[in-house]
Amino acid sequence: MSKTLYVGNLPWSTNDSDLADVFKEHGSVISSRIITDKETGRSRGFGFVEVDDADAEKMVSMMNGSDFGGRQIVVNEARPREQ
DNA sequence: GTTGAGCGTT
Repeated sequence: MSKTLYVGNLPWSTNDSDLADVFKEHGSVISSRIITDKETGRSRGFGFVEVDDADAEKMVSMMNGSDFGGRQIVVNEARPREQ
């Protein structure tokens, strides 16, 4: 199983690979995606990481507020896409 | 060549 994590307050230069690398150090990353602006293609400063269900809680508590690229990132369980 | 609260794409 997997859970999706919301990751905010990311540096503009962060890409999905950077995001995956950091989260891989604390659990099993299934996939990662940085949300980019449809028109400019630039990062919106946040993204999502799909991780193993068993590691999700740990990764949130460990990664939330941690330093990434000079910024303290925000990590929470993502909301359902239906909203 | 910019910005800084928020929750996405087949």
